Amino acid sequence: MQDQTDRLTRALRAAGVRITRQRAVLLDVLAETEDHPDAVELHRRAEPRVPGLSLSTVYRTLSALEEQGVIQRHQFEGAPARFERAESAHHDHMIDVETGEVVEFRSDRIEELQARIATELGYEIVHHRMELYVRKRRG
Amino acid sequence: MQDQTDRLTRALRAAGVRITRQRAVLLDVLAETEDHPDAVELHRRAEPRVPGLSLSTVYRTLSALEEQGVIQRHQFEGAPARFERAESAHHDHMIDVETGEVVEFRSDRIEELQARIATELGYEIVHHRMELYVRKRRG
DNA sequence: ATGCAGTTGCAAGTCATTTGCAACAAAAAT
DNA sequence: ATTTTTGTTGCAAATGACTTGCAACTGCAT
Ligand SMILES: [Mn+2]
Ligand SMILES: [Mn+2]
Ligand SMILES: [Zn+2]
Ligand SMILES: [Zn+2]
Repeated sequence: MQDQTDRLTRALRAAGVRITRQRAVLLDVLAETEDHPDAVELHRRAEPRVPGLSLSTVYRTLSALEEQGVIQRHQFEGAPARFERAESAHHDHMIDVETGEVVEFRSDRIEELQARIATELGYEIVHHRMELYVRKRRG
Repeated sequence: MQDQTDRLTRALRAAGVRITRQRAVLLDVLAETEDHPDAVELHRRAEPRVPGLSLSTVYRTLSALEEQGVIQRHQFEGAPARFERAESAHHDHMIDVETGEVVEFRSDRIEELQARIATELGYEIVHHRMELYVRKRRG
């Protein structure tokens, strides 16, 4: 885990991205993250460890990390962007419309069908997004 | 086509939505629409027929019509919302990342799989969105 | 240790969309 | 047809989520 982080910071530095105190902390926070927090939530989690950390720095860091492929940004309906590490394999999301909770899932079958559809229409997929807005089935 | 419009305005009036000159024109513009225009584009198309039409009225009308289920709003990546009539059957979209052009498609197979996935995880789908960001295959 | 290019906090700006408000106009009621 | 009621309009100002200019700072390669 320490070397994971080390490799990452090394790669970032190599790309001309400086690992400042605020970025190191944000990377730590993201590493500990199990959910899909937004910028304000990440700031809330990081600020105690870098007093004075500004929200613009959080936004700027998130953009830099996204650009480096370290994290992914998700723009769900009617909510600020939410983030997660990019290390895990591709998956799509279900959003509980009542709680905002995010559940991940993956369907190779669907991914296949998407690719086929695009191909048949003369396109290639650059990226896609598929979100299921759901509610808990009661009964 | 005249009675189509008539039935619609009747239904809207019944719901307490007044058919003002600006709304009548916007409904006409939407009826003629073959693409997925945004609010500014709709304003551009409608204003000549209602000189002085304000953009806020366009936004307010679009919200009202969406609420009444007359139109659908799509929030594609990094762009203002785009609209289309809601009369047609459900379909999803491919967005050409180079031109912004929107292509519609539908896969019953995918819809089925989505429903199954949600069910298996204990949820029911309220609505979903699936967008393929593509580029023309050259070759 | 040093220099410079990348980074920070803060204030101000941007963009798409929403909202308060007083004048106005559909549709209802008379 | 006129009045009354209540939804709607244009305009200006506000909102929310970010983004950006700038001068004071650091990382960090040398
Ligand atoms: Mn995820
Ligand atoms: Mn469509
Ligand atoms: Zn997917
Ligand atoms: Zn669909």
